[in-house]
Amino acid sequence: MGRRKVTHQLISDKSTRRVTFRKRKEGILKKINELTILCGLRACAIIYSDYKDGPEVWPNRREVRVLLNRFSALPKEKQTKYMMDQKDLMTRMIQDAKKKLEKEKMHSRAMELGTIAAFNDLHDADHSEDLIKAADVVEKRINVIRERIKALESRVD
Amino acid sequence: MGRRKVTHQLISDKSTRRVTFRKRKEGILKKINELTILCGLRACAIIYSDYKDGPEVWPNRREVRVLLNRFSALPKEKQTKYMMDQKDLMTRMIQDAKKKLEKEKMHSRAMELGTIAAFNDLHDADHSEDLIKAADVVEKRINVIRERIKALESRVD
DNA sequence: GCACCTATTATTAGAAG
DNA sequence: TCTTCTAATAATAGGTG
Repeated sequence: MGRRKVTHQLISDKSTRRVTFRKRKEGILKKINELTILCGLRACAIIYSDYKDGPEVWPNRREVRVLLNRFSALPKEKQTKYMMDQKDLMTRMIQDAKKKLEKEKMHSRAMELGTIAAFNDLHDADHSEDLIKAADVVEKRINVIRERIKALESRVD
Repeated sequence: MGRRKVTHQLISDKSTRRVTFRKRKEGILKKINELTILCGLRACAIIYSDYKDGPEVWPNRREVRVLLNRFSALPKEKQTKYMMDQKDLMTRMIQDAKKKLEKEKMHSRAMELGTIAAFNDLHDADHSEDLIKAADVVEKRINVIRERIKALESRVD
């Protein structure tokens, strides 16, 4: 949401990465803060980075301790019951990407172009890493397809 | 960032609040996920709400446990050293609001209108609750001022 | 209550000082 | 490296089915 779209992988340039960290960390904390106010609930966040020699916690140590103690005190089943796993999130993001693709009526045309092979076999990718890679592939595919369709549409025949 | 600006206070309508919770929670988790990927670091989040009978954690129980254990194992000074306190965040947000106001050249005119009295004495508000209220006041003031200026400018004399 | 839509606001990537 | 600016993308409030 800046000057250009950002690909979801480690930012290679060190100083760019540091700047992005500071900006986005602030954005996230602001959003968590808003969530707690708008919805009247409790939340905390812990962020480890190489930029500090200790974790950054939000909103403050007391709140973090209270919520962590409550978490530790819960029976195991409840701790695992409402887990928003990274895998779930990635799966959902991939589904969203697929849906978007379909909505824009690119799916059938893209199929004709033979660019969608990578969509198959996603069910078998069970590890987060694979899903991240898959999501990246999906994003790249979408861009490729967008360009091809644009090219096709510019030909007036 | 939706159809209208949202005021930063508890959403009174229960079902609206629930919907907002779902939407924003998802947005925050997505952003935390991106931060970890873009910047190559570790993070976790714990959210308590009335909508579930246990906390929702991200990205998964194992990661939460690892980070919490690391946190607990740290000496106390390191735990408190890099705290992004809610007070800090609110203070910053208030400063931003002030700056924005100044940038739009509303400050001097607003002063003339006598609407900025609430800006004083913020230094003395030391508790988070007070700061939240103060921020809210700032926002409201800005809106009031906007409207008054608009009204002034529409008068062609 | 959820899934989808889109007008609108909010966040932020990159540039500049 | 931090702040400020702003073009551009991303999140989301309210609406509909």
